Parts: sequence; structure tokens; C-alpha cells
Amino acid sequence: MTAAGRPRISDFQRAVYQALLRVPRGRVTTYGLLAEHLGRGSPRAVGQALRRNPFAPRVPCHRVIAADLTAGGFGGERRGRQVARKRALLAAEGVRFGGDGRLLEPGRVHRFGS
DNA sequence: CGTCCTGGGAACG
DNA sequence: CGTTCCCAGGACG
Repeated sequence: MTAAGRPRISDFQRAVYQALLRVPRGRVTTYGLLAEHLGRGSPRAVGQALRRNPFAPRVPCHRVIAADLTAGGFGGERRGRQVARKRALLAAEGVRFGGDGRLLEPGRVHRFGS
């Protein structure tokens, strides 16, 4: 966070990025879970915030998946090479998806509030 | 499997 | 300043 080039974002987006930073490596979260944790319901708003993520790739947006445990989108694409990259990043962290595109280990989903 | 809703941001008028 | 469109999701029928 250097003083220079500090993007002015809404508190909502900041909350999303901060919450995302709380998700440790090797673990993932969901849009709905994040929204629920923030108290500002709307997985779409979270997805949009991630899509506009000005802190990427500092912010592990790749650790956010869909509620149905699918990879979700990445790089502004719901599907395609960017999503494949997301899967690769997660796989590098020990998180892998099945042939159906679903998370193999649901236990990898991080839980807020503990 | 198809359709509707919520929430928020950016863009347009 | 008010209105409209878009979105990396989710829930419901």
C-alpha cells in the first residue's frame, strides 16, 4: 500500500479485499460466504468487486469460488483460459477440482467467524 | 433445466 | 443529479 497509486475504492470493496486476505493459502471461499460474512449480502456485488480488483494479483481473488464449489470466474471471464489459470493456481495450493469442475475437498472452504 | 432476485458499481443521459 | 445496464452468483420453481 504505497502512498502513491492508492486507488480510491468504496468501503465495500475494501472490506471484500480485506476479508479475502484473511483466507489462508490452500483454502478457498465462496462469493456468497464472503458476502454473508461482510454483512452485505450479494454474491454478485462481491464478484463484481473481485472483477474490478485493483489490488490484483496481490489479493487472492483466485481463492474465491462459487457456492456450488465450482471454480467460478476469473480475469473477468466466467470461463476460458482465465478460469483454467484459476484452477491451476488453486491446484498449486493443494486445491484441486474434479473432472466435473467441482472442488474435490469441500473442507478447503474457509469459514469466517470461526 | 429455466427463470427471477439481490446488491453494488460504472456508464450514460 | 437521475436513470439504466452490466456482473466472476444464488436461490427458487
